[in-house]
Amino acid sequence: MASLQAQEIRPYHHGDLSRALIQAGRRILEMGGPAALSLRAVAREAGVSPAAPYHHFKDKCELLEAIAKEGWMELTSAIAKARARAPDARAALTNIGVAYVCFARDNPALYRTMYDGACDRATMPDHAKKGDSGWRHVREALLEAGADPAEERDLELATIAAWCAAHGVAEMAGFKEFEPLKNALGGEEPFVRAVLEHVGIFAAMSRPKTPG
Amino acid sequence: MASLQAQEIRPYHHGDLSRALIQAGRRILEMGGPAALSLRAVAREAGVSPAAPYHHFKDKCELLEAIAKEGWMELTSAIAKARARAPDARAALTNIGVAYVCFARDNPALYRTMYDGACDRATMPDHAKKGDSGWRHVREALLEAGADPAEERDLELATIAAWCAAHGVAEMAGFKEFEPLKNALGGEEPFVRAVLEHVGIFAAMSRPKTPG
DNA sequence: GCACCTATGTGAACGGTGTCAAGATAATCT
DNA sequence: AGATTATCTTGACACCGTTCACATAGGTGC
Repeated sequence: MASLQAQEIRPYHHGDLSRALIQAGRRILEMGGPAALSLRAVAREAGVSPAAPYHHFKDKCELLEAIAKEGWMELTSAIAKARARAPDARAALTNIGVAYVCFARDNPALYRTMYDGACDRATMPDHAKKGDSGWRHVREALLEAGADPAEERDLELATIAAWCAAHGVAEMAGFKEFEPLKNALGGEEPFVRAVLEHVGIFAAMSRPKTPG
Repeated sequence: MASLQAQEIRPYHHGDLSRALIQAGRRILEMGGPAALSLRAVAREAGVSPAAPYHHFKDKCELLEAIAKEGWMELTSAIAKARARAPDARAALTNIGVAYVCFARDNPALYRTMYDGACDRATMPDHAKKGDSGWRHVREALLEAGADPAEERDLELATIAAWCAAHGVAEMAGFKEFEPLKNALGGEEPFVRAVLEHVGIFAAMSRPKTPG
């Protein structure tokens, strides 16, 4: 019944428990999904009593947010890398979308945790909009692909649209119904790419302006 | 501390407890969100002991699925109505999208419950694909809007894309960051319509075929 | 070195949860 | 009517989030 780590005799004070708790939480998330992520389980996994986390996080919710924050930062860096690797501006947007969906596929429980927090507060996390953020990468990719910088409203609408589409695909791409099509297209990534390109904003950037 | 209903002296046997439990569950969902939806709370709300639900649902999960099923049926009928009301085939698709997002906005907790179940099983619910389903409505709307019936693969990709986009918008349209834009566009529904139209598949049905 | 303060850990406890087994009660079938 | 079956209740179990009082360790001023 030993915990998976931290079995070396730990000193009474841990040293960096908040960090250890976040890592333990992510480990549990990967192994057992969001349902397995109880505060007590995290404490157990970190080799610490159930009350210890309360000296570092006021809430279970606050720990979840710390875990989610890590996820957002990693998602941002995946987006940045995908954009940097693109051969041209038009490809960048699709690359970002594919990277986004792949991140969600590779870290499903983490991704759910990230968005659950966002939905509960009805807010994008800070890291998605400010500074070096995924949001900004999408916006800039749209501009480089030919969006009119003078039409701020259209640009914001397009950014929202792209983000929403990627999120939708991210949450649904794993559904079993799509397996035949996935196989027909030669795997998961081509499938995701094809869906994203059908969504439109990723492929049809240069269509005539929307009326309005 | 009285329960909200069922205070008339109920006979020992309820009569139609499973139905009452589903209704109680929906009431709790509306008032307190998904977090408030415990099996015991549902039993309390229905005026029944905590173990009673187990004679009708093997699990908490099974009750949630029953609640979600109701949600899917109502969503389907909202989609059907929206499609029927559209002046022409092209408008039908956008109308469906708007109806979808509005349903999610008006029943946020129910919508979350519906999709949580789907995500856990990595499957669309039966009612979304078979028979008179939202899925089929989208597919038919795409065909009527000019999709090539011979290109089955493209049609399925487009259906997936439209559904994913609507889902993404549904989950994010309530975010606070978008309020300024919402106001600028004259309210929630115009905002949703604009985002959906920017997503592309809803407006750019007639663009040239995708390569591949 | 020593007393003290603060940060960080432990243990036990509270009410809440999902679930189950055993028993009570009512409807139904013969 | 008696027996069977479906339904509901009571009571228990382990787990959960959270809080409290207390124990321990690291650091600071003397």
